[in-house]
Amino acid sequence: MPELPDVVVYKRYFDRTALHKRVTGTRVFDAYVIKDITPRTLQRRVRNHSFESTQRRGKYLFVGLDGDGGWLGMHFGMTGYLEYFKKPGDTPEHTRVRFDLDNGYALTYVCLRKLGELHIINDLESFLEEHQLGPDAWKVDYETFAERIGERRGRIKSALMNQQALAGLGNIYSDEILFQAQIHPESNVADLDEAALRTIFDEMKRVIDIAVDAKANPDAMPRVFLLPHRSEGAECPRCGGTVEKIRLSGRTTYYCPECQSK
DNA sequence: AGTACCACCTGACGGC
DNA sequence: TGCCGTCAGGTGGTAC
Repeated sequence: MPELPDVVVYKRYFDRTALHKRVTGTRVFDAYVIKDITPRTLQRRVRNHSFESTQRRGKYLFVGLDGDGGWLGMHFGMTGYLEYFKKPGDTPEHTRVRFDLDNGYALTYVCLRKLGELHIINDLESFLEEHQLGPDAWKVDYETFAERIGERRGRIKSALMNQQALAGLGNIYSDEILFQAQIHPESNVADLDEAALRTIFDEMKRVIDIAVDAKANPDAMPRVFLLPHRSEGAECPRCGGTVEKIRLSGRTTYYCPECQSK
């Protein structure tokens, strides 16, 4: 699930649970998700540090460690999330890393498919540079958006999903934004006029606002959203027509051929 | 530069 | 019941 709105929800969850707690120890259940470091290094870098601050960029959550501790970077892949619970208690299934905290609670990084990653980051700026992460889709202003997206070649959905161009949008929210903007996902960016680009920008902001308010839960979203109707042959919530499924740059794409023109 | 395709990983689901 | 192919909202590398 983790696209931008989900990570906003995770950040808020983190902020009201583990933030300002001190880590007394870490336990790595599966080192696959920590990639560049060993469990030992993770322990050394995090233990006795407090989680001092958080910030988000696109689908990444960064947790500042106190002192000169640097950052703990979290990416959630397709199936990652956080869970905070009082110990002793059952560590959730598919927990990959657990942070034990000085208040008797623990924060776990859970990730079924292990496509997410945890990083220890010394310099956040260099990390962002390395990954060439674009500006955050929720915070970006129109001028920057028009520059980053409007001047690309290729198709609009691919552009929106490109994390270097703009950080935070994934498969389903790109579909949702284009559905709300009534623009065909295969449209060439070059063929979109200023008004269309502006509409996409406005809908992007509106969709993210609404998704965040709904805590990224599809069942809590407005009935006119495409999100709960992501299946072939489903009824379009706007015109009652039929939702179609196509493949676009390797991802399953849903749209309404009636509502969304090229 | 953009795109298609593959890989990574695990589990759920439908068809036989 | 069991096996198998397919699919899933992530990214990154390859070859064209």
